[in-house]
Amino acid sequence: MTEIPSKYEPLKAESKWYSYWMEKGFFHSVPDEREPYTIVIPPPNVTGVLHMGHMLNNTTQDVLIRRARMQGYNTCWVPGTDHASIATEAKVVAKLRSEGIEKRDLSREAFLDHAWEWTHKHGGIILEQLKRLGASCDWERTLFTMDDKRYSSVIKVFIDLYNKGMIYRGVRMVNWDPQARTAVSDEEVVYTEEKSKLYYVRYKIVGEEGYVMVATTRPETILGDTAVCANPSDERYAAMKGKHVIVPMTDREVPFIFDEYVDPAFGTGCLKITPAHDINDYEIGLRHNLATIDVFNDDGTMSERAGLFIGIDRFRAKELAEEELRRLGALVKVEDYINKIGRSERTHSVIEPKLSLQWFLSMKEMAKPALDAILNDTITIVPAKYKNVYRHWMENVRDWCISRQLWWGHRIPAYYYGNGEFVVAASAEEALEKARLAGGNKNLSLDDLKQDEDVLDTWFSSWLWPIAAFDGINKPDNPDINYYYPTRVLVTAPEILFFWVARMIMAGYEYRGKEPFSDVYLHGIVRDRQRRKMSKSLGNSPEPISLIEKYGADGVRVGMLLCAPAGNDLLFEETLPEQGRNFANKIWNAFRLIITFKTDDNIKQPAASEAAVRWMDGAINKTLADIDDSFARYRISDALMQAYKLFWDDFSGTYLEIIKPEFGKALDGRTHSETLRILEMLMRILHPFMPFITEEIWQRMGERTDGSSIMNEMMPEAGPYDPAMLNRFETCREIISAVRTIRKEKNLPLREKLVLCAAAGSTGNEFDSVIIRMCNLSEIRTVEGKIAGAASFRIHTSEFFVPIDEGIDHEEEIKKLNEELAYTEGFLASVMAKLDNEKFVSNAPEKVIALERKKEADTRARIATLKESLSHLQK
RNA sequence: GGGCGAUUAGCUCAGUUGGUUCAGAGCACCUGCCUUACAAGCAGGGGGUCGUAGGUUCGAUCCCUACAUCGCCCA
Repeated sequence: MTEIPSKYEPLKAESKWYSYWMEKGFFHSVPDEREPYTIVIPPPNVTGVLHMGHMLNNTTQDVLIRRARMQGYNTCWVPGTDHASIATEAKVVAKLRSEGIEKRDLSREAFLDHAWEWTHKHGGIILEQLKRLGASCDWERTLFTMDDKRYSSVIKVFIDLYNKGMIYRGVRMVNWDPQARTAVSDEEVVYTEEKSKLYYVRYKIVGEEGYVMVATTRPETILGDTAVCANPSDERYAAMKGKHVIVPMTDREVPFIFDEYVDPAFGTGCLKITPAHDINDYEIGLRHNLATIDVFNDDGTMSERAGLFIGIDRFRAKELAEEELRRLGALVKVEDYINKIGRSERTHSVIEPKLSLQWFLSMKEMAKPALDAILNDTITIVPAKYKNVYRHWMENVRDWCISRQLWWGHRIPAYYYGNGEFVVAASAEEALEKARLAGGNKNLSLDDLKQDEDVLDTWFSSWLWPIAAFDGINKPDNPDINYYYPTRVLVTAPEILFFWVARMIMAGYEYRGKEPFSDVYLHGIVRDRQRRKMSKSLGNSPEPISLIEKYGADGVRVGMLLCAPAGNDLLFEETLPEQGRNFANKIWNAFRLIITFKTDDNIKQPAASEAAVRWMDGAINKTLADIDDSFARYRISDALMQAYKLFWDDFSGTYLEIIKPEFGKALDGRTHSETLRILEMLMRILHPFMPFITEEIWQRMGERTDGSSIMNEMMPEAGPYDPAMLNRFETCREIISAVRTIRKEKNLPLREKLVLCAAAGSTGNEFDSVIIRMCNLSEIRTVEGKIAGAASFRIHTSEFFVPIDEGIDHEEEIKKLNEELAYTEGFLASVMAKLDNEKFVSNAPEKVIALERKKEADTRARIATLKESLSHLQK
């Protein structure tokens, strides 16, 4: 006993058992005859560090994987990292800048060398951190989205889709990030409401004295105006038909046009049209055949074509434009205005809608099977509310801009020769052959080819993840892909439902003809107490590794899961891992108690212990059924809470208290072995949630052979149980609780033995011995009628008495009984209101009426008992 | 602006195909205990007219309508 500390110390056990599991290769999977259970990790950014979102995400996956492993599945959890094109490139650019090196001064090759160096230096840290959490990933299968197999998979898919005519190149309005100097997808733009100004500017009408007034938030783009527009139904502007106006600051004449798009109620009802810099204007421009004038450079400065403020940054240009308009007398007024500003998710720079030549993947056709899979439940989304959200997105899906003006990523395999003509091929050599054929120029050499400078969107590699993880693109018929695909469940955050989940489903159908996973489990976002998203800049995110060091990995896992109902955000605070740690400590001390029992095989098993074992087995079976149900619905926090209560309340709080021998005495052998059996079973139930402490205890519980581990034991299966028996025990618990209350109220010390009196039939089952044991009774006496000078309580329809030496306070007892009587009579009145209602009696189902009649009878009996007791006391 | 969802105890959430003694849990809170596994503990306790107003029904926290508030997604 002295060598086992009273507080569980997690750190030592954690490193010990994790190394043991690794050394024995328990996480590794190879195809065999068992049913597979596969999960591919949502790959974290290769140079990222673990944050609370990863903790939640990976704890969840580990719980599912460990449970499945214990259920006999061949489990395979594939880890890996994502090259995170924009994020990583931005970090490398910043790092180089801090060393005085600008990206534009480097060649592509030199820059990529730096990027790889950075990746090798910082890459994989996050995976090491996951090991601290206990993640049972198959580390022998660790992947990277830019490793050779994944790289070639991406290129192969690009070529294939291009050949199928689904990838095309075109000029489109894209979201331009002037800081990263790249296009970003619609999904990477975050809109927030920001304060801005609305400028009222007048445009002179050509050939007349008058003006039209336009309201705009962007005076600097006036330089790119190619029309002014009003709604055709707006009579205020009917006279403008066929006229032209002069754009201020330039002397350009542009037409006044009419389009339904314009909202007459907004501003002056008159809109300036800048097709190069607004998506709606662009579409109006297409309808009316307007010219486009791009007034910005790629870095957000004003371009030559602006004609004014050339080379000046767009924000400064806005100020200058305001001044200039004022000077020209064209600025009529300026109002404060709140509008939605789109910013780049990565750089937070204000997105500029910009026309540019990009690569696109057409989505319509791919979206169809992906939508059907969700609608017909081939793939189940949990929580189901996202089904609608998904459908809405898929029905309105737009083509995916897949090119990025970056270097870090999969370079687009298009090779240009001559005048903008190009071929798409896996290598330069192959491209040369194709180009010679296509161009009819046999003398073309490698030097004449120029590969596209752009790389592909990061998601263009991660959408292949469940297939590429098993090399199913390069070798579509290899044993791994055939065995592990489709995977079982994808665990991720709802914010990447479209970015990633939807596209994986599309790729799954396109390249395997099958869904990539059967379930999608979307967990919440980790926030702080004030519901703010956890972020580095806010400094409100705890450091996961220090949390593990403080509370233990098991404690942190429990803390994460406890507050994580599916689909709801979790409000994290440190009391949660603290609760987890406390639970681990509780388990530890229960174990400590059990192994320090002295046992004596000659002692006969007490009746209370025998009853306790029977009840505990029933309680376990019931809880196992509940846990199964919770897991089936991905109610993981519920499953954990069920196991938590089973261990803490039922096993520690109740069972152990019943079987615990009196001080100094030994435990009978039978109860001892039953208790060990039960503890072992509980460890297996808890193992998926708390892998370390359960392994530590399991290993200490008996002789274990080298190579044995609780993680490879079978999860107990829910067996039959007798609900009536469990109910009898609940009554027994209520009686115990009531007697304890009397002890407390009457100040009766625990050591003093009491007598419990009850009418025949009120007790007398297998749990009497438990009541005697837990209440420290000398006996349960069967009596008839009332007992004078006794404290009383009522459970269901039975009345119980505890005689007290010095008698009881009559007045107080009368008061209590009167309160109880008033409440009970009130209840009877509500029952009678129903039963006296003819319509209720004639309409309600028989079952319900029978129940109400039983309520009535029981309540009347109880009232009679209370009244009798009162008259007894008042004598 | 369009769509989706939510509103139940101080906090975070369960719940009911509308009827089991008039709503449960965890945490927090209050009271009493250093009782020989555990004070990271034990025993006991308080706390909700289920967002508001109508409607359907014998009966509504649950179904319908409107309103209010909040959140998410899309434009």
